[in-house]
Amino acid sequence: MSGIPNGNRDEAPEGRVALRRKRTEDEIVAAAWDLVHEHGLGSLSMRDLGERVGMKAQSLYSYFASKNDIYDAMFREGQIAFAATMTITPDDLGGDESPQAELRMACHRFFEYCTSDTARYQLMFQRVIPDFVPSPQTYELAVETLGLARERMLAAGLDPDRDLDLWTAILTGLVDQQISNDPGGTRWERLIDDAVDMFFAFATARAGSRRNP
Amino acid sequence: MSGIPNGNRDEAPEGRVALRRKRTEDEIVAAAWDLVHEHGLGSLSMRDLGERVGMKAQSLYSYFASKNDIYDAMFREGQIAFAATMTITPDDLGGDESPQAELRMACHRFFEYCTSDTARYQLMFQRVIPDFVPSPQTYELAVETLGLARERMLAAGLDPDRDLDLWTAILTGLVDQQISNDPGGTRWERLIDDAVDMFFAFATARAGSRRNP
DNA sequence: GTCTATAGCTGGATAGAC
DNA sequence: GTCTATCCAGCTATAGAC
Repeated sequence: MSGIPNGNRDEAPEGRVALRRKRTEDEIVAAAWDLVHEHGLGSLSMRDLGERVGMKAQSLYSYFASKNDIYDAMFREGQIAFAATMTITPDDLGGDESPQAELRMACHRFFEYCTSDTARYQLMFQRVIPDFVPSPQTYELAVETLGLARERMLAAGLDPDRDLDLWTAILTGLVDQQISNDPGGTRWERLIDDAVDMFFAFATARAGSRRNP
Repeated sequence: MSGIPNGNRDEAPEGRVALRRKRTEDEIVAAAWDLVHEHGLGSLSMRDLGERVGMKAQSLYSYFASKNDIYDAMFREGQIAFAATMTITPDDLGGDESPQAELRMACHRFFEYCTSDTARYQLMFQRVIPDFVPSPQTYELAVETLGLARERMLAAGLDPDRDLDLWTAILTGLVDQQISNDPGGTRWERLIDDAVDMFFAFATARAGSRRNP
């Protein structure tokens, strides 16, 4: 179906070819990340990318049907890394497993994930590429990760339906200001713990007043 | 110096020519706003712009030396509107002139300013245009407007050096989430009052504990 | 000041030989 | 699967006639 030439040998020739193909695809995507880190997300071009992996730009179309498909592969990688980043185990917390400590760690993790790679941040959360829409499968993964935040909030005794949006606003606000107004610095990073305390105090007070009106 | 042809009449010929020129410049900038609203900030082109005002793209260079100069004029207009938006008089507050009420109004104003025109928001706060740097004069105006927020915070009995960055993070976080995840909706707009209460409670508690440690 | 003509550059993508 | 050759489209900006 994909037009890959297939030999006549029995020893899983398709497997070998597919493996080789997969390696090249990964190499292309890795090179794409390099380029967007160097020149910005929007400046990625097929010509540059081809040159970086040692082929002509036109040859890339043997691996990806379009430039957007490359963005999609990058988006997918970013989504997987994001899920891994936001998965917090009891081990990670080292002793203090209070809901507040977990929220704090989640906030630090999110902040680090976003600010450590602003090109990735733009691709995944800011929709900077016109006409790029992530494929349904990758989107599904994103929804799954948001579910982690919901569970965490429930475990903290808070009401996700009421507080989750406020929480995400605080997270993205810290990240956004850091990237826009103090790139490479720590001016907003230093406020993370304060922000978590602020949010937690407000949300628990609200949950408490609902229980004892 | 600018090569404008100058007649020999005494009745302020330069004034009339300059006025006409200014009108055309304003018309061009207004058309630029229209196009940006229709097709997005990054999609503004000199061709489209020329067509919209009824001239060839090349003729625009008689009025603006470059495309960036047009962006700069737009940025300047946005900055002036922003200053006007964020200036709150006692009249605006209608009765409740408490610091908290003023913060709340400031937040609503900021939110409305940003979400009502996302192209303008991108131009002014997100630096989406590569190689565009606003001219020093317009930047000066921006600093001035931030001063308003400082004063407001002082008047509220809070410490700007400590709380202003947290405040701006909350504002931009609400805006960012609204634009990215519920464009045209009110999902985060509805959280403004909660967010202000949250911030105010936290900041005043901190100010209080410093006074009575 | 406005036009035509054009330079000069970037980009994505396809056709077909090998 | 990779190449050459090519198409087609978009863009900013300049030169020079009128």
